[in-house]
Amino acid sequence: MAILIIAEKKKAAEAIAEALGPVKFIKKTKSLNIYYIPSRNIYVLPLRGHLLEYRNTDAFKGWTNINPRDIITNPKSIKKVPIKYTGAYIKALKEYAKICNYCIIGTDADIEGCNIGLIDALPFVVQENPNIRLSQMWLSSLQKHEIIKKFNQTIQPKYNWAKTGEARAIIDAVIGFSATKEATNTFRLLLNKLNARFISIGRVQTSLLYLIYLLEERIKNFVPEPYLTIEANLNHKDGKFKAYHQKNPFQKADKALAKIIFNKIKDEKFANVINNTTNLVKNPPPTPLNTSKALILLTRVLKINANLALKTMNSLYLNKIISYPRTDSDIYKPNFDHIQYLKKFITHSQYWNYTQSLLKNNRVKPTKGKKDAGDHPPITPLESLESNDSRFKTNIHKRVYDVLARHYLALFGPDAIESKTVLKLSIKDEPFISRILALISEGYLAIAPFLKKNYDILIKIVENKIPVDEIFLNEKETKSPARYTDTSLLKLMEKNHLGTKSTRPTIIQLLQKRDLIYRNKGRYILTELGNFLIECLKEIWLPFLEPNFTKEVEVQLNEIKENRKKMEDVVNIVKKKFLELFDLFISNKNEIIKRINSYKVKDVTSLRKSKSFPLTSSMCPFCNVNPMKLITTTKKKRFLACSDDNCKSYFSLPQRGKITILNSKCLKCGFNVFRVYYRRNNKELSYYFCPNCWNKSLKEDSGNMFCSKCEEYKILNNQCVKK
DNA sequence: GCAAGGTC
Repeated sequence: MAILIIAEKKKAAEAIAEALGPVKFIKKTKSLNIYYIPSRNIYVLPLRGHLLEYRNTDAFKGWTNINPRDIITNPKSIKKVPIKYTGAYIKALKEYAKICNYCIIGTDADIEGCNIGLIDALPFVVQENPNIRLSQMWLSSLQKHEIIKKFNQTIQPKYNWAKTGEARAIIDAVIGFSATKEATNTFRLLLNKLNARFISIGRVQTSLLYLIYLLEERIKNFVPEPYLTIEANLNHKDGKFKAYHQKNPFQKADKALAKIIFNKIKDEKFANVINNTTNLVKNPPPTPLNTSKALILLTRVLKINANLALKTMNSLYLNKIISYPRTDSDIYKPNFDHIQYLKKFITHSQYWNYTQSLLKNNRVKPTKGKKDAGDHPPITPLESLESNDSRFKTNIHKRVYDVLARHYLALFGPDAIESKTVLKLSIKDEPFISRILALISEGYLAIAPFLKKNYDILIKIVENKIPVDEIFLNEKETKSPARYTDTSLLKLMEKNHLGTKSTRPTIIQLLQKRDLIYRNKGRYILTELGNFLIECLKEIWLPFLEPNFTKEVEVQLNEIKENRKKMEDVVNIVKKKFLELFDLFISNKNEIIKRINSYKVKDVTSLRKSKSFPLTSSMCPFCNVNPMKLITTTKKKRFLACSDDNCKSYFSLPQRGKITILNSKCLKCGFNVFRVYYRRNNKELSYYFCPNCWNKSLKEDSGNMFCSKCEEYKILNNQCVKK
């Protein structure tokens, strides 16, 4: 009889099937293929992550007619139900369960993987075939030899791991559903005024919000301290550089002293060299990228948000341009074939020179990071693409690829060599110091300039005296801490064990969607609502807000994994702890309601940051005075409306796909050209249209007048041009 | 109208 192998995703199923023999595809739906290996009679079934999610049972679905506390105390308050799109997957599980007598769980070798395989998927199999033989494949990579080895050495299913994930899911659902409903009811009056629907509370998001609040508090309470510095600009034949008084910074109390020193030396024309040490220091290439490191790199270098960075990597992966982007590993397996990829870059118009010298010098071993998590290799460019390649759907795709490709090539490069000079000087007996960090040899930095530090120009000092250009006495103030960027938020979350590599970007986005934080010039700021929420909660709910809560949950979960505690016991321990917190909230609820009642909502938009809509650069064709705004409603319907409410003109828009207003204007009517991206069969496609021409064509019933149907003009590089 | 975790 046949064998059924269940994989967590397409990528894994494909690898498993191909390793075990020649594959025949069995098409189930547009997006679901089963991989069949006739020679061994094996079916490999790809899932798409979780099949099930927790929801409130019917009796607990309400918001106002239930007591949210019961969600914690009544075990029947939540149940697992299939996630929307999983119908075809569940159907296939049942179908193949019937014709197989052996089922191998081949989902990812981690907690969620075990949960998906053993608790989401397996029950559907057993339901159809109660006597099916069962085991698990514990894959530490998707390499052929590993798959064959583990296929022949399957293990007993790791139920402990699966239940650890289950406990996590239950705990998060119970906490999230009960607290969200209770908080929403408590804040109802305020929410009504704000035209907002609910306050969401969760183990991860609310902790993160609290951490952002703490920084905001530090900024608010920050008192700038004045201080002084004495600096000298020096003239050297190699270039100008700066020297600093050794006693910098002078505190407020030493202001007089600073002034005395400055007055003593301000007219000096020379600095005497007392000591000059220069060391050459190696700066080694970076280590391979796992998801976390890639997100941190991309958000820093490209100044894009974390969610866009992950989305873009995923899209590049689906288009087979980079390897799987969700990985915890930053070490390549020793047998990873780098040469095949490096060779592809020999002909690249930007990377060829560097790559050729790598191959010429036999530099084909990459650096190593810290961890081989046994999931997927580090993020790797699979193709050498020129910047004008049509496979890049947006500018961001191109830029993300460029950073990832260059970073990959950097792994093989030689060290960069820096020269560190510490120069001790005296200007009329006053001690000065100058540190000069210069780049002597670029090494790997030649391909990855975004990893460069701020280098000074190289200055070779052989003389005993250096001319002084000018000496300054600067009055400065200490600066308040800077708000979080995507990069620092990701690091903060990682440090505090908040979220996972794949959920961190989503959580940041969620807080924005809930109007609790907003992003301004790349930095995150609490909204008035976010601030008010934490102001209320911190008085009575500190133990829940602090990231320590998550850590305690983690410790408990680990007890299940290590087989020291039962899942039910851990769930009950955490529930009990949270129930105490919940009751603390209830007993102090009146304090919050008082605060809400006395809270004057002066300006709704300041409390709940109002959504801003993108504007067209061309004017509304009806009034010819104002641009139009691209409005997306809460129900995800979208249309164009004149930004002047009195004009009341609007255009309808295609409802599907991602829409962008281009800089280009339609040469036929002068309105902006729009671009729409959509997916079909996992491929990203796009089309262009002018809303003015398109709406006219709809009215006249003359078919969809997209730019592709225009007789006179066409779109070239996102611009409308004559044919 | 909720969470957080997978994956597309």
